[in-house]
Amino acid sequence: MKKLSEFSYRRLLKERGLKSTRQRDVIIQVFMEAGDHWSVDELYQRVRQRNPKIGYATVYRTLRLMAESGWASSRQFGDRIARFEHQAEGQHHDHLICLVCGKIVEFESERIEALQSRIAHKKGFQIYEHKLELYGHCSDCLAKEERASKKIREKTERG
Amino acid sequence: MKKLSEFSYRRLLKERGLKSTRQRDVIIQVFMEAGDHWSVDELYQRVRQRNPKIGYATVYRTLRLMAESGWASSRQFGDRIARFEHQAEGQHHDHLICLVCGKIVEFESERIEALQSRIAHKKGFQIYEHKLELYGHCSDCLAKEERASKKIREKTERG
DNA sequence: TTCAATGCAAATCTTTTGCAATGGG
DNA sequence: CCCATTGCAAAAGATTTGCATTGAA
Repeated sequence: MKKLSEFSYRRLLKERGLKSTRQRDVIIQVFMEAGDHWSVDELYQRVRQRNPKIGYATVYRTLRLMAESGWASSRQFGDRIARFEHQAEGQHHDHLICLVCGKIVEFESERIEALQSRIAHKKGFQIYEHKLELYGHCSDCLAKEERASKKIREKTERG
Repeated sequence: MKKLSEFSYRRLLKERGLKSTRQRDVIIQVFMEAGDHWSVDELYQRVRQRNPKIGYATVYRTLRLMAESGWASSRQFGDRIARFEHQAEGQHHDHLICLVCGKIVEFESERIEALQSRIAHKKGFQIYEHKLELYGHCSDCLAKEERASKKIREKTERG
């Protein structure tokens, strides 16, 4: 995932007539260094480590600002909390979400996107955005489940 | 979308050892008669029309009950509010959402689902559920936009 | 100097919960 | 009669906002 350089975010702030403040610098930097799918709270904790005086509201406001500017985008998976991802313009990716451990894996599929366009067109829609999420169990969790049920089987046979 | 008959919901309540109350009867009936994608509040307003004494919490609880029993399923589109749909078992459908008027159109695509399975398998996931939402402008809203921009063009040419 | 940005606390919005009262089976 | 269900109001959790203060340009 492409990261915004410090230069580029300062330029972008200026283009929008926005001020580059001590707080914004920290928040944007934390966001740039963070992986995808961080919640506001997770980002806020990181931000506090660098400057404990920054408030929750500022983090929210900056994140919203970044989303409006197209540098970030927010989404909600199963729960009701917003998670943010870096926005590499033009690119889009979808998600596999593990219902057990919460792991989120990204993927892309041109073929699915092509089918989506065709369907949308058939229904008279012009699509600007899409969201595809697959919920299930990841390989690690499947393996754990397998080990667990094996143990039970063995116990049953022994007992 | 298949509706549960009154008989069938009474039977289902009994199977789960649940009581059929005055409130539940109304709420379930409203839900059965309603279209898909109603918010709790929309359903609640309808429920109040039939019995103004029913509380918000009971609507929430009954809806959750129905979701747990597999008669309903809840999802959130762009916003942070839950919307409910009837659950015809085994079937799954996806959504086209108009960003202008909020219209929601359902569709199904076996081919997309097949591709999803393949991708999930490749990434080691076992999928239990998925969510595909296409956001854009519907044909009605596109037509309105077209008329509006035509008017502006004419005005510009005349002026 | 000026007005955007911040920090805090209070407000909002959706959903859930505690608890005493009610009522189905 | 017993315990699930209800209604209300309060709690919870995520996010937003009002407003006085601060600080970038």
